[in-house]
Amino acid sequence: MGVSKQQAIENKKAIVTAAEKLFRERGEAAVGLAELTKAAGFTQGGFYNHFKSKDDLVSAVMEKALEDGAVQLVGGIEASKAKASDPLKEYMDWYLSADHLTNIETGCPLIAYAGDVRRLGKEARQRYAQGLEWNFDQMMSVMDGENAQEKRKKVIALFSQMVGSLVLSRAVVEADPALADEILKDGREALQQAFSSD
Amino acid sequence: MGVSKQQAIENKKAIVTAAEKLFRERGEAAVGLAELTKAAGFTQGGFYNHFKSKDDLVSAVMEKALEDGAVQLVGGIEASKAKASDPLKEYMDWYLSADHLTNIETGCPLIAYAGDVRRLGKEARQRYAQGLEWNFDQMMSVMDGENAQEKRKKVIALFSQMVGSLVLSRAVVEADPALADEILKDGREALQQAFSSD
DNA sequence: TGTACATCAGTGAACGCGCGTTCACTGATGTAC
DNA sequence: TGTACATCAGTGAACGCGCGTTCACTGATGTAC
Repeated sequence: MGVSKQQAIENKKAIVTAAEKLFRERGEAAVGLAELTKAAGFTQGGFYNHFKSKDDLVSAVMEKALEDGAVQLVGGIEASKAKASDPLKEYMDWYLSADHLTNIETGCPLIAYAGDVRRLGKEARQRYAQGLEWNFDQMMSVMDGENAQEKRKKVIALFSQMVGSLVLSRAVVEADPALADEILKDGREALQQAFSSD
Repeated sequence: MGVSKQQAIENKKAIVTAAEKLFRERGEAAVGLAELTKAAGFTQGGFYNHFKSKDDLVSAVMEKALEDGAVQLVGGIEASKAKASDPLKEYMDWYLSADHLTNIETGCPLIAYAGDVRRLGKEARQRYAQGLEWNFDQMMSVMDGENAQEKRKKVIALFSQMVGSLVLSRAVVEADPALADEILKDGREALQQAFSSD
C-alpha cells in the first residue's frame, strides 16, 4: 500500500498479463478474480482500483492478446524478409507446428479465443473481429498478386484452413495425439499445395 | 414422485437433451445444475439419481450430441444419394450455410464443442476424438478415388477448412456480420475449388 | 526546502448469491407372497 | 387376484465453498503552501 503512479500502471499490466495466461488456458468463465489477482501478486480487493468489472478486464485482456499477436506477426514477417524467405510460408509453417499446437499461452490469440469469443463481452468481441481483419490485412500485404480482391479471398481461405486444422488438432491432442499430429501434417501439406498453386 | 422405470429413462433423456442445448449455446462451465434440471422440468435434487456427477452428464451429453450428428450426417448422405447428387458437396454446402452459422444448437457437434472440448472431462474428450474419426470415415466413404490414404488426407484437409471457416464466422458474426458472411462465402468457394480439382 | 494534507493503490474482511453435492423425506411403482 | 412391502425417481432444503463486488481502513506517494 502506498505505491507510485508508475508502479500502479505496471501492477495493472501484471494483472492483465496473469489474466491472459489463465483465460487462454482455462477459459474466462473458469478463472475467478481471487485466483487471477493472486497470480499477479495482489489481493482481490484492489482489483476494482484498476477495472470497472471483470468484463472490463476481459476487454483489456483481449486488447493485450491481440497486440502481442500483432507484434509477433510483424516480427515474424520482418525476420522472414531479412532472410529473403517467404513470410507467408513461414507463418503457415509456424502456425501448424507442434510448438504452436502445445503453446496456447503465447500462440496466436485469434485461435486461443476463437471458441470463447462468442461468449465474451461486447467490447472483447469487437476487438476480436478487428484483430481478425488486421490479421487478414497483414497476410495480404506479404502476398504476391495484383488483384486485392482476389488476394483477400485467398487470405481468408488460407487462414480459415490454418485455424480449422489447429482447432481440431488441439481439440483431440490429449485423447489422440497421433490424430492431432496427422491433422496438423495434412493441414500443412494442403496449405502448401493451395499456396503454391498460384 | 413415484415414476415408472420407463418414465425415469425418458426423464434422464430429457435432462441430457436440455443440457446439450444449454452447453452448446453457453458453454458447460456457465450452466449450473439448477438451471439445467429446471429446463428439463425437474428440481435439482433428483439429478444424482441419474448421474454420478456433472462430469458424468457432460460425457452423456457429448455422446448424445455426436450420435445426433451422426444420424444427421448419414441421413444427409442417404438423401443426396437418393437425389443422385454429390453427398460430399451437399454436406459442405450445408456446413458453410447461413443456417448452420446461426443454428449452433442443432448443427454439427464437432464444431459446437470444438473450442470447449479441451476443457471437458476425459471421457467427453475421448468421445469427441472418436466422433471426429467417425466423421472422417463417413466423408471418405462417399468420396471418389481408389487410394484410401490419399482420400483420408483429402478429407482431413477438407474438413479442417470447413471447421476453420465456420469457427471464424461464428466468432465474428455478432460484431461484424458482413465479415462473417464473407468468411463463409470464401470458404465455400475455396472448398469447391479444392474439391473439384481432382 | 520543509511541513501538512489529500490522494489513491492495495489489504483483508464481508456482502449476497449460485455453485455442485448431500440428505431426509414422499409416494407411486413394481415385486413377493 | 389381493395385500404388504421394498424400491427408487423426484422434492426441497441444506451443506460448504468460491464467485463478483463492496467497503472501511492503511500508509506511501504526490501536491499545496
